Amino acid sequence: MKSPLLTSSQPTARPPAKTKTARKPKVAKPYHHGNLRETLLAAADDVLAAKGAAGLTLRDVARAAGVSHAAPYHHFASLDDLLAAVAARGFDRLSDAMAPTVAVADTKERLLQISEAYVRCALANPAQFRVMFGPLCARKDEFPEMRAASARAFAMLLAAACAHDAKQGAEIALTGWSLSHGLANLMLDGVIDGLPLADLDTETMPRRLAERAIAVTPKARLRE
Amino acid sequence: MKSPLLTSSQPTARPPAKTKTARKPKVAKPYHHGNLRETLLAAADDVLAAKGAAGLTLRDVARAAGVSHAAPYHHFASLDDLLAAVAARGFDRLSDAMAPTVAVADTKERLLQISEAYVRCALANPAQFRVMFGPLCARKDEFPEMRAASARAFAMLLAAACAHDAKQGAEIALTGWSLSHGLANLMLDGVIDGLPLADLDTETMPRRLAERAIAVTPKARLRE
DNA sequence: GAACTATCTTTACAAGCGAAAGATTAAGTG
DNA sequence: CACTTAATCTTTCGCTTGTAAAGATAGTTC
Repeated sequence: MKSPLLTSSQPTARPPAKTKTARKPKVAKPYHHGNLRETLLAAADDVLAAKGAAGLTLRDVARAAGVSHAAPYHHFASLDDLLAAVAARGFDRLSDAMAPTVAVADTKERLLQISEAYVRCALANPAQFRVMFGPLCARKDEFPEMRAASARAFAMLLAAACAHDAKQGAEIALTGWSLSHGLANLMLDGVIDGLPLADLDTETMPRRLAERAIAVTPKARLRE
Repeated sequence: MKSPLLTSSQPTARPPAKTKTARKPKVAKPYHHGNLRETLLAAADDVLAAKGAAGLTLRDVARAAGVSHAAPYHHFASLDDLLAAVAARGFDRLSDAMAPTVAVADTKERLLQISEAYVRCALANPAQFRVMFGPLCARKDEFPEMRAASARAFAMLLAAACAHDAKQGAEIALTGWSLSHGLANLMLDGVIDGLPLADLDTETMPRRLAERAIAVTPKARLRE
């Protein structure tokens, strides 16, 4: 409950039928936590931020939430299931970070800004980003919530690039996504440190590279 | 080819440090394995290919190599240390994959080919690639062997782009690397499946995107 | 109030990592 | 050759983790 993430507007909309009306949080420490699912997700974010993606355990999360180590199983089928929920939130956060760019009229500028937002969001939440694109990605079938969230994020990218031509837009979007994604990963992994690029700081790098890479140039546009 | 490793002490033939006179392989199962380090690394590759990067355990590797679960500790300080060695090999393999491109004279074509090689190498060894850019990256200080290998790989990219201008070359190299790296990751993670890009197959995609992104165009070259 | 159900805790277990100490062999020295 | 030393491998151990199962508690419904 240290994290301000609980302010998220929509209640993650779980389909399992019995959506009970949200109750006011009883004070003290009731046997029934009342809102453990959200608390666990927030605790997971805290643990991630504190100990990194590698050092996260279910028991840590439970401890941080102040419940027994088995309590999470009433809200998540497994540790992976919890991580998938964390990842889904991460994708939603990413979507939120990219959202403001839709208002930008110029296509190229819009794409540049979306790249900046992508990298900025990744660097601001490194551990979460690692979870989002970690081993769980290979098992999207098991975690539809996560799949949907990531699909929404890419749909955003696609929309930003597809203003004119759907097919070429998809290619442009993928180019921008790949570039931003790769740059974010390389930066997170510290691969870039110690390279002869030190003069390019973290803030300006994304735009700098994107300007070089994203060609919504007249040449590209007019010829097809 | 599951693992013919445990059948007998096959010589993967590598006397790295103290070149002890190569001994004739005793049959049966000698108490001293003779070349356990290399066998373990090969076994790790097998396990990675079979069970993925997530489900790899030291004990699995030891089992595949036919030794006790504690034996690896005489060659690697920890599981992470072993993984770092696997990663280092992966970076060397990546360097090897990119090496042939240095002969290409045209700068842009050279960069395109290096991008292709990068993505091809990643897709050919998915689990290894995940290890290379996994959580260990954040702890390069502890694994100098891995750091050196990754530095070699990037030095190659840099050399491919820096033929003319060191500073701009670095930027171009990073652009190409980010693009290839991001694309490889997105492909590996299956994020691209189910997008309106299905007509672009795995083989042609890297070059297609790189052509769009890598601008060693006259405009870029002549103006600075 | 009584039955029901969702939520949380306790207990238990298999598997993993890694340390300690012993066993086995190779290599070096007189 | 006998003896020592160092390297390699095995057994055994303690600790942590994920998760299954069964018991405890509280809110809901009849």
